[in-house]
Amino acid sequence: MHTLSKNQQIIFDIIDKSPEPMKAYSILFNVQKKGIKAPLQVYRALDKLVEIGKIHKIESRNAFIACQNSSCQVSKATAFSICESCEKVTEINNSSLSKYLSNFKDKAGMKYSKYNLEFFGLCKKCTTK
Amino acid sequence: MHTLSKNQQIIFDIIDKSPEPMKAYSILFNVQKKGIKAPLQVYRALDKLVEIGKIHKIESRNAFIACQNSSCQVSKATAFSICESCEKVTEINNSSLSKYLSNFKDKAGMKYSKYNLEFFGLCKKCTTK
DNA sequence: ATTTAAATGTTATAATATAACACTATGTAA
DNA sequence: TTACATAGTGTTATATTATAACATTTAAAT
Repeated sequence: MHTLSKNQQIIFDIIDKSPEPMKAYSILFNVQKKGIKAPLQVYRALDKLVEIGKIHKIESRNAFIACQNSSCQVSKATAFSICESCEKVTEINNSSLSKYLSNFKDKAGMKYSKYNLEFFGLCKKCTTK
Repeated sequence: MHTLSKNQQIIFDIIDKSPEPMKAYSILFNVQKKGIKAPLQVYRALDKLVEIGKIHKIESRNAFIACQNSSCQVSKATAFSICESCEKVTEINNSSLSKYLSNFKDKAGMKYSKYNLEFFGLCKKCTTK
C-alpha cells in the first residue's frame, strides 16, 4: 500500500471531499492556504494520484474525482456517467461492463491494457425537470 | 446532408488527410497559408465538425481525427484504440461493442444518449519491437 | 427583397499544463 | 550510519489549449 506524501494527501483530501469533479486550478485555489502555491505542485500530485488509482481524470471535463471503488488500486479500467445538464459525474461499477470491456479484442487482435469510458445523458433529477 | 462552409471544408480536409490525430494549433499552423489566422476560426470549425460527426475528438489527447465510419452522421457513440507507444489512433467499428454500450443501463436506470470509449495498449507493430 | 440564422474576422484573454533547475526528504543496502 | 538512489518539493518562467466579446459578412428561408 502507498503512503501519500504531504502534498498528495492534501490534494487527495480536497478532491475526496468534493461532491463534484474538481479542476486543477480550483484545487490550487483551495490549497493555497495550506502552502501549495504553484500549479506544478498540484499537477505533480494529480499525476501521482491518477497513477496509483486514488483519483481519476474525467477527460471530457479536464477534472478529477476520487475513486469510488475501494478495491481499485490502479486506474486501468474506468467508466463514468456524466449528466450533461447538471454535470453530475458518477463512477460506474458494473462487473458485466468491466468484464465485457476488459475482454474486448478488436479485429486487429489488439488486446488492451487500459480503457476509459464516458457515458453522457441526463440524470434522474434533470430528466424530470 | 450538410454542406461544409469554406473554413469547415479547409479544416476537415487537412484532418482527413492526416494519418494521425491533429491538434488544434497544428491545424492552425497548417491552414495559415489558406487565410485562417486565428485559433477561434479553427475551434469554431472543429466544434461544428464534431457536432455533425465528420470528425471526433480524442479526449485523452486533445486531438481530432476524421470519422472513419462513413455511415456515421452524428457523433454519439465513439470508440477508439490508442497505442501508448506510437500514438496511433484507430476508430473502432464493432457492432457487438456498440450494441452493448448503446443498450447499457446503470443501476440508477439512467439511459445514455452518448458515449465515448478510449482503449489503450500497444499496437501490433509496437508489440513486436 | 427581407429577414433570420450561420459563419467569419479580429483582438484580447482565460484556462490548462509542462520545462528546467535547485533543493530536501525518504527508503534501502553496504 | 553513511552513502546512494529514488521520490517529492519549491520556484520561475513559459507552453499549450480554449473562449469572450464584438463587428461584419454570407447563405438560407420565407
